[in-house]
Amino acid sequence: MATTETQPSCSDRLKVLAEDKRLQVVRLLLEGPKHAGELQRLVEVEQSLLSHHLRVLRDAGLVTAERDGKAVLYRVAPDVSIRQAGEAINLGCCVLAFEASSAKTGG
Amino acid sequence: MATTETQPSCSDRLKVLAEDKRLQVVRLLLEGPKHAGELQRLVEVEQSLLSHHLRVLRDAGLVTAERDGKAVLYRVAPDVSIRQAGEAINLGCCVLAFEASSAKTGG
DNA sequence: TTTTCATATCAAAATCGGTTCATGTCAATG
DNA sequence: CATTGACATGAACCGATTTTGATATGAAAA
Repeated sequence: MATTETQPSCSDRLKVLAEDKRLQVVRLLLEGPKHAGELQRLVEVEQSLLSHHLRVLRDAGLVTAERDGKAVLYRVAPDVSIRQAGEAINLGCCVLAFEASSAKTGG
Repeated sequence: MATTETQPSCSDRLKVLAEDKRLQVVRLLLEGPKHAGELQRLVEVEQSLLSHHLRVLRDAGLVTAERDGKAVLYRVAPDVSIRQAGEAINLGCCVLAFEASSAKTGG
């Protein structure tokens, strides 16, 4: 990961969401902004691990973080959230659409 | 990977396409059925490696294989290909839609 | 300004996934 | 039936990701 990075391919972008916890986080954030702690409770994951995943999501430009007192508020990045039938995520190279259902811990 | 496998999660399904060669293959097959050899030329990849990737795609139910003489013809599985604006892939848990563009070696 | 809460970062360990190379299978051909 | 062509399979290798545990940072509270 050097300073001068080549633009990520479509498969690279998909990799970011091709991870259980990260996908859950993004789908939860599609419902609305949430604090890291809230995400931690909703997705059942260790604090440190969640933080790592959030970093990956931030680096990918999928979510943004904002200080809120001693907490941090996360939200889906502006251009990523799409209004379609149900939820949809715009990866730039492609769009993935979910049916209007829960973002629950996917089995 | 035992005989009694739990159903793959949405992130598991996304993992299958979150790989450059595999995504290329599927997008090429969306254009129409192709022999393994043809895929091998189009996607630039070693024979063995392509075969491994094709196996992953088959196991995921994304493509089907059919003997054609000494060759093997691959096609996108029936319910996976979706007619939307542009190409679209139905993963069951979600749909990913591409704009009507090339399936070329994605950069 | 020390302490505590909420989160991020770092380094090491564990796990996973793609790649390679050697070999096996199946169909057509001689 | 030995040979060749087209693919598939298996094992080992290796790098990348995930996970963990310890520690650092930044903001509020005491």
